[in-house]
Amino acid sequence: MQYKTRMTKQKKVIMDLLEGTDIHPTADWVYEEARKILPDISLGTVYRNLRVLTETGIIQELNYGSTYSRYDGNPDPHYHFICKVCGRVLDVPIEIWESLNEEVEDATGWIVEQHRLEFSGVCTVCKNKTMS
Amino acid sequence: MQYKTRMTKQKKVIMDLLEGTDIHPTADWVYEEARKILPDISLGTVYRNLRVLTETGIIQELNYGSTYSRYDGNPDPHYHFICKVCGRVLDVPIEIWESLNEEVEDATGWIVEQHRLEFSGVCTVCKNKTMS
DNA sequence: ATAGGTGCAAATGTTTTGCTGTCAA
DNA sequence: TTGACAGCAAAACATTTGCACCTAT
Repeated sequence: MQYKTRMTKQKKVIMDLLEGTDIHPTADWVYEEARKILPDISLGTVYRNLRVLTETGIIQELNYGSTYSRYDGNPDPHYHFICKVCGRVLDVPIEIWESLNEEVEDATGWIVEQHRLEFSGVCTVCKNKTMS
Repeated sequence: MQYKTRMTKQKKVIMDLLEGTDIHPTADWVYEEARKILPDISLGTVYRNLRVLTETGIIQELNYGSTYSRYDGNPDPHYHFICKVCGRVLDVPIEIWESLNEEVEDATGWIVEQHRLEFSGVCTVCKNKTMS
């Protein structure tokens, strides 16, 4: 991203979709939803914009533990939880551990710029289904 | 994995390779190294064994932040650091945060079974190269 | 003896890219 | 006006799988 980006209608739709959902969607979900608004949008365009938006820091890409990425309209650091039953990705309502990077720096001598923390288990919905 | 597994020479070689390295190799690295010992081994066999060994809990698969997996001969929980300059994956010499899953359970009501923590930045080698 | 494993090659699923035409700034 | 971006389709890439043969138990 060393040049200016344009606000195309395709990019706008993708940004709006991501801002309006909390399901941490896949590229394909974004594509299918975007097609409802712009029927001629291509999957390549969706991927290109997701990448540009990620590089610009407007969204973030999540890619732990599966063969495909998910995208999060919230670029602020926060932790995620994956339900191993339904596959849903949820935000974890705990604070960021601010001092952690520094602690690892002190222990190792590396430059530690960020950390990612991801939980897995069973979400409330699936937990209740299992019990009934 | 509901049936018994056999110890084939292919699986033995793959296990030995993973036990003998700390570079958290990719499937392709394992394949290339295994071919030096068993020239006719196939990439499919490497993938099949890596999967079986992962499911059996003998090794672990690492798949954060890239388009391909790495494999770790050490199945015990520990944290990793990825150098964004050289791509190396290193073990982080800090203790596992034992109570963390429980804290998230208390905050959310979910069943939290595990967590993964991954750091990124610049390793010592690359840090020194940058300075010179 | 037999069922799990192998090698090979084709298939799969996700993401990227080359090309030509289009449109936002 | 012009160069960043679109659509389309082909390619790239990591990984999985079907099949016929092989081999550990």
